[in-house]
Amino acid sequence: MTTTRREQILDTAATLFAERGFHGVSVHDIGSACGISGPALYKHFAGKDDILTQSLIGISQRLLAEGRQRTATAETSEQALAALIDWHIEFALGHPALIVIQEREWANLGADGRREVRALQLAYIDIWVDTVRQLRGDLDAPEARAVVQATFGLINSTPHSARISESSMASRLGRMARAALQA
Amino acid sequence: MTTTRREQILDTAATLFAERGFHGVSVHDIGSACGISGPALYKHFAGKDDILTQSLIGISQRLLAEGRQRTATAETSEQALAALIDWHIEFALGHPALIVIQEREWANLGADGRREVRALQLAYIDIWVDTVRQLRGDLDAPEARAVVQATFGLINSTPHSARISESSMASRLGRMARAALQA
DNA sequence: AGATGAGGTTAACGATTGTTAACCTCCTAG
DNA sequence: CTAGGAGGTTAACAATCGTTAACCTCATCT
Repeated sequence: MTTTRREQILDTAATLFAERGFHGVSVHDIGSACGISGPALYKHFAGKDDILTQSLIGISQRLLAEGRQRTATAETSEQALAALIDWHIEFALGHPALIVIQEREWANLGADGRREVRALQLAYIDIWVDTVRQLRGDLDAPEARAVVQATFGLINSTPHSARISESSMASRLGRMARAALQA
Repeated sequence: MTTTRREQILDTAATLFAERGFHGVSVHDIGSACGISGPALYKHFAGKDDILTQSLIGISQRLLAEGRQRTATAETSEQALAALIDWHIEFALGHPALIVIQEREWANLGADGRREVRALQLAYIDIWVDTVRQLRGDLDAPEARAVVQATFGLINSTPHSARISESSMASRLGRMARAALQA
């Protein structure tokens, strides 16, 4: 597990942003949590905004790339949907801070970063929407989008609860998500 | 619709907090959006923190009071759960900004306010948990809590999507929530 | 051996923030 | 009629913020 300083900064910053919000964290806080101090961050990033931007881009890329791969190797739509559910649950349980900032901090991005992150997020959602619509002919595109967003909300609730073991939480969320997507 | 200045401040502040986060909004922003300017807010609240605190307390009280009343007038557990689902959906669709700040700004409260809000939120969750457990004997308390939190996440996803009409969104969310709670 | 660049440091800046102070209007109760 | 409080205003404050500048310290390469 070779962690570069850049990754360390992105990781600790994401955790702090998730706890206190983007504007609630100072560059001194981030540096201090990394063992360095304040302005040293500018050796790795263009500014505080850039840290958030790179973080959100990285998250969106990871979600999209794995989503693409898992659906590509699935043989049926049922398998594809199951793979998407498993993947999203795995990510949400493994990286609660990243899930939190991805869903709440995108308003603090600059115009360029927002466009890029938005495009990646939309691509990821589209994978879900396409898969769901192959199994649910009764849903038009906007309806399917709403259903998928609601499913994300269900799975992404993990950071707010997490009182039972990770494995039982994973299977519980999986069952609920499948049921909700069929309703 | 008699709206006192105090309510107006709470309302507009909640909207701004939902959009940009607590630390992303200045007292000047809040006052300006109310047609008054900055320091005038201190005639109605003790400070910026106090605005957030009163807002969150009000939201939690509304959710709890109506949750209590609707379950009290229900004759069966099935009816009670349906009433809770309907109420939460009605609130989330009608006041997306309040839902957003209630679930994400609680970390910015002072110790006293946090305790008070937390107690109200727990009481509301407990109504749900008790009702769910009467219908789902297989769930112990922590499991039921996780299931309820996931259902909140599903319903609270409304502010992030909202592309279809409010009535079809309401029925769609209701169906999904019921299915998820039975899974 | 010596130049170099990567990755730190502290000091200082201008801007913005929450908050207080001092002052000005009205509306209204006695 | 008039004292006073409720609800505004602007000016000014100390603190904190993101950012830049200037400087230091070593590995590493020629």
